[in-house]
Parts: sequence; C-alpha cells; structure tokens
Amino acid sequence: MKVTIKDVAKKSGVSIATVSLVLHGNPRISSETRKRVLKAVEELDYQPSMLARGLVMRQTGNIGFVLTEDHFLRTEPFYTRIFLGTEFGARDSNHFVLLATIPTDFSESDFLPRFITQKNVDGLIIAGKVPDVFLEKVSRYHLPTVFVDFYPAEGEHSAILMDNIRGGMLATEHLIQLGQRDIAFLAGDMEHPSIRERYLGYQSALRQHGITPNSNLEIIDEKKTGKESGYHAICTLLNKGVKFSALFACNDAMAIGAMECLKKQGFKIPGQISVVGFDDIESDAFQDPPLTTVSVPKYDMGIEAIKLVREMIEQKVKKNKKIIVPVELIVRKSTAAFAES
Amino acid sequence: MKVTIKDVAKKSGVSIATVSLVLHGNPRISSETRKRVLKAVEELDYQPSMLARGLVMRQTGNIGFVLTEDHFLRTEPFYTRIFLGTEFGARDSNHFVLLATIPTDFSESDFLPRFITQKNVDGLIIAGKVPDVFLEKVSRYHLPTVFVDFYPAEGEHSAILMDNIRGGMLATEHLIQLGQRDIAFLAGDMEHPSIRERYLGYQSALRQHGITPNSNLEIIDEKKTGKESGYHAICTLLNKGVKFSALFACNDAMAIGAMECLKKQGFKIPGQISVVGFDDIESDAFQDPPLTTVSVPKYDMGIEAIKLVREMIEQKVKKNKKIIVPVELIVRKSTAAFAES
DNA sequence: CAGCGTTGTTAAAACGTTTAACTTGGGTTC
DNA sequence: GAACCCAAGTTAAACGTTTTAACAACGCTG
Repeated sequence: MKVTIKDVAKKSGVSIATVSLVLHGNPRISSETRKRVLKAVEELDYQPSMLARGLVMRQTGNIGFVLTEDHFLRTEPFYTRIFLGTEFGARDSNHFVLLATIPTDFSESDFLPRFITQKNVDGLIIAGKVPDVFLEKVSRYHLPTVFVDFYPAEGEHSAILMDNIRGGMLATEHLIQLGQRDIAFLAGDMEHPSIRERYLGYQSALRQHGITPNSNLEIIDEKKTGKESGYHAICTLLNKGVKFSALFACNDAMAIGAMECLKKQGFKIPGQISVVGFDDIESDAFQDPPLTTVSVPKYDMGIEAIKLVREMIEQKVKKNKKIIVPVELIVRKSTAAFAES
Repeated sequence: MKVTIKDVAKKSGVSIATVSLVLHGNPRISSETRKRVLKAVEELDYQPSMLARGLVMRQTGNIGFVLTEDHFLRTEPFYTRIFLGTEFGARDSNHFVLLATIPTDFSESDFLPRFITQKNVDGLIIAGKVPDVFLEKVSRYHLPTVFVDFYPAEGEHSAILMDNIRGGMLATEHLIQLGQRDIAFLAGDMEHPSIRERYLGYQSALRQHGITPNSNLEIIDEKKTGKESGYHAICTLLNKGVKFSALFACNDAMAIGAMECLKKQGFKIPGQISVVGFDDIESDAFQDPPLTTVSVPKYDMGIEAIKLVREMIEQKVKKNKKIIVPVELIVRKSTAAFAES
C-alpha cells in the first residue's frame, strides 16, 4: 500500500496538517518538529499524491506540449530537443509535460489533444508553426499559453523566440572579419519570419561595415528550404556569373546543398568560398568540411518556455512576455580568410 | 469555474451517484433517467475530473514511456513513431502517456524519471535498449511493464517485438524469386538480437530454396551499423572478388552506404546488383534508386504496447506476454530480376 | 395483509491532500 | 490580575469523484 501523509503523521507523532505545513516550509513549525517530520518522510520515502494535491489545489500539475506531427517526425531533432528542455525545466517545479501532436493540416473537424478538452493541463506550450484554426479552437479553453519558435499572426502572446536578426549579423560579421566582401545570401520561403529576420541581420551587418548589399548576390526566391533548394540556389548564382567568395545560407540544409554543388563544380571550401549556415543541425559536424553555423539553444528554449508558462500559471496574469534567446556562432572549417584568387 | 458532477446532477434532477452510475453504464438506471443525465452532460460539456477519479480509484491514468536520450534524439524517428502509436492507443482508454528520457549511460547515481519515483504512472513502456542498472532500479517499483523493441537479458517480461526472422526471410525470398542466387549479406553488431535474427532469416530462406549459404558472401564483422559500415562492408566484399548479384543489408543505413559505394564503383542498381534493406527509414524513398526494404510497423508497435500494458494494469496479473508484430516487404526500385552479365 | 422481491435511486464514506480557523499554554503589558 | 498577544500545533472542511449499503415504492405471493 502506498505510504500517505497519515503514515508520516503517525510516525512522527503529529497531525497530518503539521506534516503538510512542514512540507510547505511553513515557518510556524518549530525546528524540532520539523526535523522529526522530515526524518519520517525520509524513512518512509513518502511521496505526496499528485492527485490529492491537485484536487484541492485545483491544479493538475501537468503542462501540455503541442506540435504538429510533421515537426515531431522531422529527422532533425529540433523540437525534440526543445521538448527535452521542457522536461528538464519541469523537474524543479514538479510538473509533468504531456506531449501531443496535431495533424499538420489541422482542420475544424479535428479534435484537440485530449489533455486540453479534458482540462488535464494547467498550461500549454505550442512549439513551431500550427494552423490558425487550431489556435482559434484552443483559445476557447483560456489556458496560459507560451509559443516557442513561432508567433501567431493575430493578437498578443507570450513566446520564446530565437534572435534571428543577431544570428544573421553574427554570421555575416564573421565573414566580414575574415576579409570577405562579396558575401552571397541564399534563402527560400521568405514568408517565414525567422528567415526574413536572418536576411535583415545579413543586410544590416553589411551596412554596418560599409558594404552596400548587392541584390545580385541574393538568391531568395527558392520555394523551400531543403538541401535541394540550396543546391539549386547556388546553381542560379553561379550561372549569373557574379563574383563572390563567401556565402551565408538561411539554414544549414541549404548550406549543405550549396556545398555539395560547389564541391561538384570543383570549388575549394573554404579555400575559394567560405560557407556559413544557420541552425546547427546534427549533421553539420560530419560535413566535409564541417560547417560553420549559428547555433540555436534548443534545450534552453524549452527551459525558458516552462519557466514562462509557470509564471503565467502562478500569477494568473496574462503577461504576454516575449523572450528572445541568444544565438551563438559556431566556427568550424567551412570558413577561412579571404584569399585573392 | 469548472463544471462538476454536481452541476450535472442538479441540471438533470438526480443525485450525483446517479450521474456517476449513468456514466459507467450501470444497468440499474432507467432509460429515461439515463437520457436526461446524458443530455445534461452533453449540454454542460461535463468532463469528469481525472484527479478526483484517480484519487478514489487509486489510479493515476498515466502511463510512462521511457527511452534513452540517444534513441529519442536519433535523426531517424523510429521510437518517435512508436511513441505516437502509444499516444493514439491511449486515446480510447483515456490514459495519458508521459514521456521521459534517461541518460544513455544510466548509472547507479542517476535518478529515475520522476513519474516513477513519485508513483505517478500506473504502468510503464520501455522502448529500445536500456542499461541493466536502470532495469534493476526500476524493478523496485513493481510497475506493470512492457518492453518494446528490446528484451532484457534476465527474467521473463512482456514485450512487443518485431518479426525479424520473418523479415530476413521475406527480403531474401524476394531476391530468390527474382532469380538471384548469389545473395550477399551485410551486417554489423551481431551482438544485437534483432540483427542476428535477420541473419537467421536470411540463411533459412536460402536453405529453404536449396541454396547453401556461402560464408564468403557474408560480411558480418562490422562494429557499427551505420552508412559508413555499409560502405566499408561492401568494399570488403568487392575486394574478395567473389561473385554476387544481390545484397541484403541488415538495415537500411548499411544498405544505403553500400549503394553509395557500388554506384561510385560504377555498378548499376538494380541492373547489375539488387539491394534490399531493413527498417523502412524515412529517406529510403528518396534514394537513387528508391530502396526495397522490410518495413516495421512502428506505429502499431506503440498501439500494441499500450494495449498490453493496459491489460497488465487491469488484470493486475503479470502476464509476460510476448507479441511479435509482423513486418512487410516494401518493393521499390533497388531490386530487379537477375540478368546474366 | 404480512412478507418478499424487484427496481430505481440516494446517502454517505472514502480517496489524500491543503488551509482557514481555532485551541492551548505561555508570556507581556498596564 | 484582566486583557491581550504570540508561538506551535490541531481540527475540520473542502476538492470531485466512485461505490456500497440502504432505502422507498411497488407489485406479487401465499
């Protein structure tokens, strides 16, 4: 049989209320009593029942983590790491994180995750882009919600975002400091806020260093942002015949695609062309050469998300706080000082 | 305020006991009353509190899903899909699945997932290989446990496994039916039960069709099972100078590595050499040519795991049932009829 | 018409907590 | 020495369910 607060009370010769108060650090309990109770707790390995506690506190102790199926099943464990961060962050607040996926094309007729409809969570973390109709449906439940790596088009929300602009600047500045001046930019899906921001960072770094952005060096009309798009984009650039010695791709996948093409065309990386990506995906380190990139603290984003949603739950105040987590330049072997060719 | 059973009782003019009985399908309630109550439930959108229910039923309604960090962060979403299956399977039993990872090198000093120590789950699903010391520690909590894609060395357990032997046979038979006779086998990490079983399936299919296994065609001493190992293994085979026109690799990663090498060496696939893999990983379909493989029903394994752990929870009987889920041959473009060269 | 079954419903206890309100036994203060 | 305060602890209600035992009402039997 499970050991309850009663067992602890009996063993330490006090009432269950006292045990509870001790466990909540109430100062009204004398230190001898406190010690006695704590000893009993220890010896019996007493674990308070989340159920009973939740019942009286009107809290479930759970936090829901929602993302689309596509994002969850992505081969690159981006959101997976964010989730791991929330798991870790939830430890000290004694929350549990319930993970649920929704169909990527969530529609009016789809059901919300059960933990939402059954009110089995105190708050919600929504990671990555989700359909508007999902947001509309979920908003009816008035749950404290934090968005991660996504910000809805409508309304004010709390969110954990990464510093894309600064990341774009870091990457570009790194190249500039290496003496590069003709720095190309490769992107796809410019609708995506993150990518637009990286682009902004790129441009602003150029300007800050007295380099006028040259639209001939910007290939930004790819539809997608995968390896193939990178491959294709760099082809377009090469065909233009415009001179460049460095390259900043809006993400690692495109950077890797571009490198493949460049290598095939006989360019030396980083000898003739330096390449920087963005995201710091798993396979970067195994590229040839290993890819210089901007790293996103996925794990930390998860931790921050939990912190924020907890704040929202506790204070019951809709804070609508935006947290921008810093990114970091990871210099590997795909960038080198400019060399006259 | 949350709508409770009291609200339903008031609205339908009965006691809360009656509402509860209706909700549990108790036959002693007249059908008029039943209808009235159900209508009220509907209109108020009443959702029973899991907390209150759990408290009196001494169940948490949660099932824990444990896997190592490595397995969770793998780029190939194998366990991720299994998890998704459990999520789905848990829907109709109204359970929630709590996901936790443990360090891949879990040691005595590491903590167990909180939901175990806090007794916040009714049962456990352990996916993939986990360290013995973890098993030893977790066994102290006497939770109904189901293993998925892993079976501990010691003791009797309930588990969901895939039919590796049959998979090996299917792959090999497919090649035989294409007229292939000299079928090589590539493997690494023969310690792993799954891989040994696939090997067994390969041999037994050969024998069944009157082909004597030729150990010169078996490259099974690779350490690992990744792409590089496949690449390396096929090199070894080619260097031997032994004749073969088909190839069964113990998994897709190795198959893909082998294909890369073969293509580089100028072999036509499937023209000169047919290749079959195992696992049906995401990227198979995007290979050139798309890889024929043995598909594992990951999603179903998750569903079966939930079913089994539920059985164990309900009947409180330690059943130690093993369920072998069937695998399926997926024919793509990497295999073709034998052609004299 | 007393007693018995049936049928449908309810009262109440129980689950394990938290916490507001209360008790108890000293001091202080004037 | 009455009035008050304080410290340390306890009582009891509440949270929202499930479930058992009890009960009322009714028709049936002998």
